[in-house]
Amino acid sequence: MTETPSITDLSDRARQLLRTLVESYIRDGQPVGSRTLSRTAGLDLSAASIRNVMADLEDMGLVSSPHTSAGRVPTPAGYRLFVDSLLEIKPLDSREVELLRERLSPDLETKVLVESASGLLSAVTQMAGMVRVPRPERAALRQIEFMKLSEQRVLVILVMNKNEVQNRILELDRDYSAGELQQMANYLNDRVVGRDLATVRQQLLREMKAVREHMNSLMLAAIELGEQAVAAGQGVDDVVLAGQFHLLDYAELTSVEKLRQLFEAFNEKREILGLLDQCIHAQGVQIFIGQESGHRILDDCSVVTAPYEVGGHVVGVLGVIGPTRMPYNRVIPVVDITARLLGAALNSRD
Amino acid sequence: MTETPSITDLSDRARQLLRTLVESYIRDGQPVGSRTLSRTAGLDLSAASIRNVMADLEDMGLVSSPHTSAGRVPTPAGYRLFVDSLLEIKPLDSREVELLRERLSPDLETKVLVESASGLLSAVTQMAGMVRVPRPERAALRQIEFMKLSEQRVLVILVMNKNEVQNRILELDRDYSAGELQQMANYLNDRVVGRDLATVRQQLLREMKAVREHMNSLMLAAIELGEQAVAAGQGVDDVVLAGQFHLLDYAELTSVEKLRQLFEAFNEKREILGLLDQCIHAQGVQIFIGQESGHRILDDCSVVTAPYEVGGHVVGVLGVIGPTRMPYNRVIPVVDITARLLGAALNSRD
DNA sequence: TTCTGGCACTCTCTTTACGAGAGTGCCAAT
DNA sequence: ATTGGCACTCTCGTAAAGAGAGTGCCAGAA
Repeated sequence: MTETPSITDLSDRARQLLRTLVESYIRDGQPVGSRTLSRTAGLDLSAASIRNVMADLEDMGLVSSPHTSAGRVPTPAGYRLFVDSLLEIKPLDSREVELLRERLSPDLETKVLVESASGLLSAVTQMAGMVRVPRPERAALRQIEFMKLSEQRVLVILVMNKNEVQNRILELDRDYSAGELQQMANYLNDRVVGRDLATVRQQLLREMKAVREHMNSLMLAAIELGEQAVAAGQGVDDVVLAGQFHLLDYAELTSVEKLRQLFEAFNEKREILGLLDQCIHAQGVQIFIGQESGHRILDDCSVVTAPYEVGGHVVGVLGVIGPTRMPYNRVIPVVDITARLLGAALNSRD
Repeated sequence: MTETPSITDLSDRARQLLRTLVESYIRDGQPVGSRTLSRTAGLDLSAASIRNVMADLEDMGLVSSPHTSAGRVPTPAGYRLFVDSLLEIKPLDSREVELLRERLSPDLETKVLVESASGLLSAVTQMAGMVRVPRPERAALRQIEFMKLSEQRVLVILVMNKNEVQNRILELDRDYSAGELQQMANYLNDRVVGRDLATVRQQLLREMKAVREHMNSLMLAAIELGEQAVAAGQGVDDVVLAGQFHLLDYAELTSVEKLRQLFEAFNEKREILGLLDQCIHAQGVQIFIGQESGHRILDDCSVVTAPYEVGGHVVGVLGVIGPTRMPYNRVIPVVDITARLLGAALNSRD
């Protein structure tokens, strides 16, 4: 009963059988017996020989029987080994890639783009899709404007790129005239445009401290205002989900209580957000099988995620949630490509 | 077997029994037998007498037996009669009302307000809440500004009321300078501010036709631009749902296929939108029992809705979806109050 | 006339039993 | 090392039987 068996612990035969078993179970959802394996594994072995190997695999904790006389089912460790070492990823049909690319056009607004991505993940995989919305800090600021709403209330308009506008309302401590606001905007536009929000904020904070005495009061106010503008509204901590209902289709998730908790988690989004955030620093596709995600609610689920990048920086994560018994060889490339396409779409606009 | 029995067709005794039966069934979800009714209805009748009455009610199509030897269950017609004539609505605890009022503060943005309302409906009733977002046409326009994004691309900023800002991006046929845009905004602000979007649009269309020759070209352009600005983005055809997962708790919705369809409908939102739109012209709380909504998906559900008003005009609808066997006496006042409070919150801001 | 107790009947639900089917583990033979 | 054979175990579907709940109807009481 090795704790974490490695692929090198397995004979070729055992590998082949494990692979066939997992594939078969993923396809049919039925425990796989020695007889079936003897027919389908392409090894020309009798059922009896296969039973010997299966006993070994069971000792290693890679498969288990639901009961004495059912076939074998992969354990989480079995899935893990399968995914890490045995899985043959089937590249996506180029028609499918094209379809995804079409639906993730750079012309779309960020919000629409993110919703598209989530919907596509769900539709293509028939499971639940999720997209962590991109961190706006990375988007380059193109223009900043102030608009007076009433005494001491100012609307800030941040134009981030071709299709992206953010509004924030600030309550000020004193009244500024429209002209003053215009001057302040001009001043800020001169020095912050083209940088991302995080950088802008740092720069403004620096300037505020460093050269406080050299400036006239309006310029100082401008910097303070600008700082407030980019500081506020960081709360875009959100995740866009789609197609949760697909999970109703999977028999292993039939326990009403489990399902309820799962849907409740989708609704709260907090748990999902935590899950995605913990993937944001990983590179490439990441896979959590069963409990690996550390979230009890997802015990019978697997999660496949991939971060997406804009300008070489990771700005978000996307992925799917489905039953542990999911077609990894298809889901993985879908998640991978979707992350690339979403990144590309967000990137290729001014 | 009268087709649509009226309350006048029933003896006092029958009414009392029907009421008790429906209440009992709503509470326990179990078919109600004559013995139980004899004990609980407070009529001091033997089970046998009650059986006679039940036979009559069954003939009238108000109750039915799942099988020969179960108790009786209300039919949709039975629920209808109950809701229309027998239901005693329990006014909400003033503490509860206060809680709702707190969470629906006029200070909140429209979006937050609507999400709160939906969440509250769901949380308080333990069913699915829904809110048709308010028609923006009714909100008074306070200010309109144009901002040049690039050649021939202009950002329109519509300030609707204290906490409400809308952005729209327009693609123009020719280039305008920032100065021109400012002039146009000034011109429009002078003549449209304080009216709602629908009125503004009509007014602009009228002016455009009527006085085309009397204006200089910039003013004409301003009107055209304004018209485009208020015309675009009508697509706020949306509904905010919450707490769908609560429906997993109801045994009568256990059929996975039904449930799946229901969740799919929630996801698509189209069906729900249609349902809400058909209630928008009704006054006060409206109740659809089972198939009455005309949407097959909701066969085993009831829907309770109420429109909400701003400035004396209905601007949206909200409600809940739950099993037909729902506690109407509680749900109805909750929906009613929530509609009033949401309307009040939207109304009482400048 | 209205109500009630009694009784036969019906239907569901649970338990039990049992055989078919599928799969295992082990062993002896190849 | 591999295989066929065999006894064993477990699930699943079906059938049978009994308990429980409730009905419908009738004859007698109020």
